[in-house]
Amino acid sequence: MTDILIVEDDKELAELLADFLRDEGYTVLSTGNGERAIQFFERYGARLLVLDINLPDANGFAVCSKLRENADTPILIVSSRTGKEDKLNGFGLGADDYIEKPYDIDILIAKIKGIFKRRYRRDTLSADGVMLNLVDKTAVIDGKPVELPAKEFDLLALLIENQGKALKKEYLFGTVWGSDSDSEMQTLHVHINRLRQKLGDDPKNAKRLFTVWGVGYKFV
Amino acid sequence: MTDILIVEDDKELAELLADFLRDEGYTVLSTGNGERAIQFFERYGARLLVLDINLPDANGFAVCSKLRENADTPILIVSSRTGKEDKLNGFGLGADDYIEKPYDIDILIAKIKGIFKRRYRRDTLSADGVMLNLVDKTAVIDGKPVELPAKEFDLLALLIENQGKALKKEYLFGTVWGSDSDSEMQTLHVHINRLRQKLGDDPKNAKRLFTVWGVGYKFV
DNA sequence: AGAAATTCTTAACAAGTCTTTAACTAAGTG
DNA sequence: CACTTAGTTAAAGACTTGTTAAGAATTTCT
Repeated sequence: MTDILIVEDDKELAELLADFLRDEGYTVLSTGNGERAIQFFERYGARLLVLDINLPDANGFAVCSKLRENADTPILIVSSRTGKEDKLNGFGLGADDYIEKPYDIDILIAKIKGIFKRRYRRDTLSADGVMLNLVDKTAVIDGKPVELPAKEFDLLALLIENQGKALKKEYLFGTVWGSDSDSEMQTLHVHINRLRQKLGDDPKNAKRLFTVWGVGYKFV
Repeated sequence: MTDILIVEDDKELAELLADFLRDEGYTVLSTGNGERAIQFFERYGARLLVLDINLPDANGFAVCSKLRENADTPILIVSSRTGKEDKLNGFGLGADDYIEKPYDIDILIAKIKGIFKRRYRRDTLSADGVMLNLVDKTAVIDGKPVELPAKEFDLLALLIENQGKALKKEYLFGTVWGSDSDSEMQTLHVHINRLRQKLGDDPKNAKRLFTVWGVGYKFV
């Protein structure tokens, strides 16, 4: 499914916005035609719409209303019509926001990112066969669900979050345990050891959780 | 739980907005103090926040950030600081909107109504054989009507509302009971225990109400 | 208002899980 | 080869969660 569908008359503006959004990693499609937008949406769907009100072939409000019949996809109305009535109309039809033209593209992108984050939350970290769901605190390793105790989960999450980067033992311990007493480095070793067992990883011949001698550990 | 919590320095403005919102049928509380807002929220919860940035005792951004730690309650930032940096900061912290002062109260209310409609339009919660009617507070479990006392009902409703998400014990207790004293965690355990009996769930082999060790509970 | 029933809280204990300690072994470094 | 750093294992013990029961508190009913 496409992430974002831009329905915008002004081709230049549409492409500019599309480029910015693609830079953020979204898949984007755009059309300047209301009828086609509805057709496209009904056939392929989209996760969010940026909808201009002044379209050549149709009124944006009608498009908004039509889309809302079946889906509660977030809709951001973008318009040069800045009257209060128009705004109230937009919100009444279920638009998530009504943005006046001209708009600041950074702010529009921040809003879109926020909506995606709240709505399609992907609070999950994954790397090389390991997948951590930070929301329900479950882990899947090589396709199998694995029980990870809190400290082990946090430790692995921290390593995967910074994957490829060697993390100092002091940093790991400080972040996960909230302290940095030297004597307690044993504890870290023990936890690393248990993680490796669950990852099926061998320190001499590591596949994922590497020892960085004199520094700490890294996950690749 | 209160519908809307207004965190606003300007008492007159806060009361005006509160009155309008009450006319729409919402329950509203307001405070001009950031610290108290956090306390209140953690204790009693709220379904939506209207948050001013310029507070006498704290920075609104900090309040926003703090609130976002545990809950994804919608937050509307309202501010006379109209700089782009401030806006981006606000969205970055997870605000749902950033509204410039002075604002049109009708539009603000339209936005709030939209959020409530999209977010809390349900008057019934259901999941995996469990159905809660939030209006008349009745429950049906696996096709059979079950009597649930108030606290048990609220607790289950909160869990199902966030189904799939591991909720911290403190959050559960704070939201349902309105306090977070540590000693009272027993109470939560007892209620969970009773819920499980009614759900026919066994903690060692849970089907629906899971223990998330070191965190709390989750409903799947 | 008083009695009865229900619900909530507290406490005490049991059971379970995770964390840490410690003692030992192995491996890298100069 | 001494020295430091890392890995392994097992067991103690700290902490978290589960269970039960009894007494408060609240609500409902008469």
